[in-house]
Amino acid sequence: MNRSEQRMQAQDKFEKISELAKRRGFFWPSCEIYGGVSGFMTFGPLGSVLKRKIEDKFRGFFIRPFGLYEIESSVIMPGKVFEASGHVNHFKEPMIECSKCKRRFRVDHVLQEFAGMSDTETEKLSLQELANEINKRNIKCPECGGDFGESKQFLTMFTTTIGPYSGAVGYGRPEAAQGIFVEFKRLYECARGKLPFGVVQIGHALRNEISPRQGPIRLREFTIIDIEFFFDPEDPRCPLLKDVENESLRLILAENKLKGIKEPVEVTVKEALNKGLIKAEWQAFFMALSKHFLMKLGVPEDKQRFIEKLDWERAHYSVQGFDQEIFLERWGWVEVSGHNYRTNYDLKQHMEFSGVDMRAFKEHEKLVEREEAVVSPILSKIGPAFKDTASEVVRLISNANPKVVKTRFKKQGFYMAGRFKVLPEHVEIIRKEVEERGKHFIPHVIEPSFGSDRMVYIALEYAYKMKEDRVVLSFPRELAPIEMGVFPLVSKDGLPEKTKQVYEMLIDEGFNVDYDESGSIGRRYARADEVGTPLGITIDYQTLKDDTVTIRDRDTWKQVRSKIKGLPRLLHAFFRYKVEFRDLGQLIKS
RNA sequence: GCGGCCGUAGUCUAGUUUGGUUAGGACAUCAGCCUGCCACGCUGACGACCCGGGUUCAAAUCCCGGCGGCCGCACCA
Repeated sequence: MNRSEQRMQAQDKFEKISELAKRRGFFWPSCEIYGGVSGFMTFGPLGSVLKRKIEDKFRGFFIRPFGLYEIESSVIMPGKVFEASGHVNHFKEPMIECSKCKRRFRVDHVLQEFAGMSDTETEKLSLQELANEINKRNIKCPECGGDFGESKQFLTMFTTTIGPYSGAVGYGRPEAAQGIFVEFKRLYECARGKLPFGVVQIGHALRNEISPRQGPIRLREFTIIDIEFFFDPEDPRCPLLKDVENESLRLILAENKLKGIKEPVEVTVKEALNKGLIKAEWQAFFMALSKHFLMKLGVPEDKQRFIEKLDWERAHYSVQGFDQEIFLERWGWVEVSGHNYRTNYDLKQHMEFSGVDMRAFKEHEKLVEREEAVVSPILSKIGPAFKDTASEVVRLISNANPKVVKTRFKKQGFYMAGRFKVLPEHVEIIRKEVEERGKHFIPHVIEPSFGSDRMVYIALEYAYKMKEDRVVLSFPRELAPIEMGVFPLVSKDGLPEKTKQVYEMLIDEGFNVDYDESGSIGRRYARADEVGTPLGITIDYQTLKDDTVTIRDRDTWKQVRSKIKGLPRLLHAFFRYKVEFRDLGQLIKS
């Protein structure tokens, strides 16, 4: 497309928003003075406030009402963490390049497609083995028929070394989740040993994407919001479900996706669970909450859907996954959150790799008493028989299964404890009363995970309106970076001085206020509309007489007149949705 | 990563084909005047050829490389 053709095409919403975002300071590509670097964004003065307000709204929506814990762990973590989590193995792509046309392919995908190998088969093979398979089967480039060159591993985690001299590998976390799992032991203590509980992290994550595009939608460094919700798999019920059970969800199920059905089915949360469409109650609960949250950001229900991940699309840790998708004008359906049932995968892995027991404990309702057979070593016999290895023998015997020991004695007259031959005279098998107060288990995890930067873009796109040829960002009022503008009607006759008094008072009340006396009053309103400032407070000649001001509504451009004295109380109520615009004063007839 | 197109003030753009004066305009911003409620007007100011190399007397313009953007392919666990 050449330039004039590009010009012919009307700007789409993404371009309009990008332009506005740059011009008014919401966000822009980072490091522009050095030519920019793809996949990194800087949030400007307005954008960082908007983002923080969205995240604070998230806190008020997901964290506070349910007593979830918010923590902040490090972005860089030792290699071990991601070996255990499976990311080192899964977060990379084996690539192979055609030596003729230079196109690149995923080696495993090529083998799956042209050698009929399955996902699980290719997963087991090393890079070298994958390359060997390509050679052995004489697979050529599917595009041009050329020969494949060498294959290379592309790790999509950012790698570094920790400390100046050590070779210790560290990775930038590709998700905040692992920072929660590795701290589970302490968090479980914070929860005073009770399940269920959830932990949230809002922080940066790094993914070295091959080719990020789409502005703030796909970044190499981004803000992720991960909730890890821990529960007892034997008690998977969600007591809060009744609050959301009649919410409807638009689901695109995996089975329908396979059949090529693109229309979502609309079911209530209750139906989805009863029909087994969603496996875990907590997952359904968080999905309903997420839908609601996005509505609060300005996205109507019919612009949202949940799409179930197919087996091979799911991450290595997930047994069921839904992506919450939002319709965006430029790209169609875009993922804003992922909802995965991670089971006990992560805790189990970290237990295995660290050797630390991270199981939860639950007491039985009643004390369980039962008799149990135990193998008890007779020390006076073992000592003389095994001398200096006796203590090792004792350890081995104590851990032995009494049933096995018994049958071995019966069948062969001895029992091999490791390399030691234990005779019946060395031990006695006794019955012992044991009291079982409870049991240990690894909790299961439901993970809702949100892209914070995407939510900023989504909020902008859904707020973007045109009114009489000018741009109005109709943010939900509590998201607006600037809450109100205060303007002197004209910049003379003492009006600016009076306006500054009102400004100081509102700042002191904790509002985000913008003072503007440049240009005409109409221009100031327009400037304010363009960044979504919900209210415009204008000081005019009448103010000097009776201490009243006009308040203008961003969306309707209607005005009311109100006493300065009562403003703080009214405005606080307004931003907490306790009163509406018309309640702020006497309507001015225009 | 590959291929195609592209890169000029804060933003949008003219100029690039055919190298040549002080790189032009609009909007925005700032200052002053004006201004009694929706981007008013007047005057002025600030402000740009993505980076590096090459060709040439001379490069925004031509060539090479890099970086960045858009589209398509691939990728987005």
